Amino acid sequence: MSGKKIQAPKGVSEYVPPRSVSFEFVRESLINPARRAGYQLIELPVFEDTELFTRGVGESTDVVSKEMYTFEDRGGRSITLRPEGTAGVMRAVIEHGLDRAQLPTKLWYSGAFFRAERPQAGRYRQFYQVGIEAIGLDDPAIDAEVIAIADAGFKAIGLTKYRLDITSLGDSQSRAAHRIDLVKFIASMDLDEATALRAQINPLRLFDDKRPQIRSAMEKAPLLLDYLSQASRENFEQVRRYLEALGISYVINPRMVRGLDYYTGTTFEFVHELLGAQSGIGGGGRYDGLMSELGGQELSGIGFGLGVDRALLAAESEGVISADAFVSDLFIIPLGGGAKEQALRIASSLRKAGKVVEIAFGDRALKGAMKSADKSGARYVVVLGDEELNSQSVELKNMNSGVSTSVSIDSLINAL
RNA sequence: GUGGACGUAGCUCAGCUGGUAGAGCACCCGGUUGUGGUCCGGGAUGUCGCGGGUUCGAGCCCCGUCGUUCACCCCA
Repeated sequence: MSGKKIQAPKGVSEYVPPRSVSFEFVRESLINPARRAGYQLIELPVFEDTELFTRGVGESTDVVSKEMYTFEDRGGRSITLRPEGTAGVMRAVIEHGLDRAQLPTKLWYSGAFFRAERPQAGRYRQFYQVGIEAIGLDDPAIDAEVIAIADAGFKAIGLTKYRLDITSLGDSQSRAAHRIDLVKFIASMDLDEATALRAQINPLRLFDDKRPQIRSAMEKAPLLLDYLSQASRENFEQVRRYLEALGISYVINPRMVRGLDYYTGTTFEFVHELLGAQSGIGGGGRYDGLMSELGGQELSGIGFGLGVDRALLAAESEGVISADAFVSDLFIIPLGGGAKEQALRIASSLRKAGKVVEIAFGDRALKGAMKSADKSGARYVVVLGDEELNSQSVELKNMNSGVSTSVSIDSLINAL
């Protein structure tokens, strides 16, 4: 070997066996509820025109102002690795006219996202999300359904130690009225420069500050929830009633702050108890202005993004992931060249029937091959030698009990 | 971007007040002729993250760098 080892770029999450099995399980668990609710796959590029995010997500957000992977391509275009999913989905919906079909348009996606942050437990520069978007329908029932779909995903993984925070950001008039009072309130506080600047960009951020002085000072701050218009309040109450009807418990958190500018109305966040500083395992909400901001119709939508990496971490910390290694149905050990040919044939026909079959290649000693069969977690093992080739019948060994039964090669499929 | 901790075989780690490396697990071979999981015997493996410095001599000290990790910030 010559040359230095090349390592993965800083802060990326990657999954190798056996943990990749758990990762796949978590991701599928999060996707399935969406499929069952009639959401359809949308597969999008991981890079987009930079302007999509500056315009869609909002220039004042940290995500856009300092966490984007932006570069110029060979044609001099400014390209950005997607930091979140919703903006891209909206772009594609508009571009392909998906909003001209029967509404709501219901889509799910899954894939990698990128944020140039300092890595930390549960925070990576490349991470995975599963998300859905329901576009073009204003009905509190769909808000509740979207939340229920996310909740069903977490439950399917087996998570129990998490809570659901919800709030409503109301309509634009509600927010404007609240903002005036909140800014007034903050002006009376004694803030350091950095915090004052943050407050200036988005005064709501101070609700999220972790420092005790700020926390206690903010206790008396005016809450957006108290400024909701009649319509917004009724809408939010309706969402809550639906959630209760679904048996989904939640906590109203009027201090919840979301990082993306486009949220309006119902917003929510799933927070896990055992995760440490990066405890949000998923979140989302309604966005009214996003479509038109991106040049589409005046349609609102609601969606969520769930963190696959964090959900996996949560599952591991709860101990609900049975770290089941890969398990195959049958392990074939061929002895000799003729047996290999036959093993290949048997394996491929069993695989066609949906069985997971492995073959011990490489002319290892039988004992060694048996060991690898054992390690692979195979349920059954078959040794294929001259005797078996002549008689067309094999000893099917059950690796659990150690018992072997004689079966003809043709009827192997029935015996598995 | 800011701050703390850490970086020794594939993995988890030990290595005393500086004298050029070890354990467990895993892996490979064997314990006679075609059957694993236990047991026994044997074996391979590291430029001690990288670069520089101090020293007669550094895995142990100093500086830098890269990476990991935890927290802030932010968020999935």
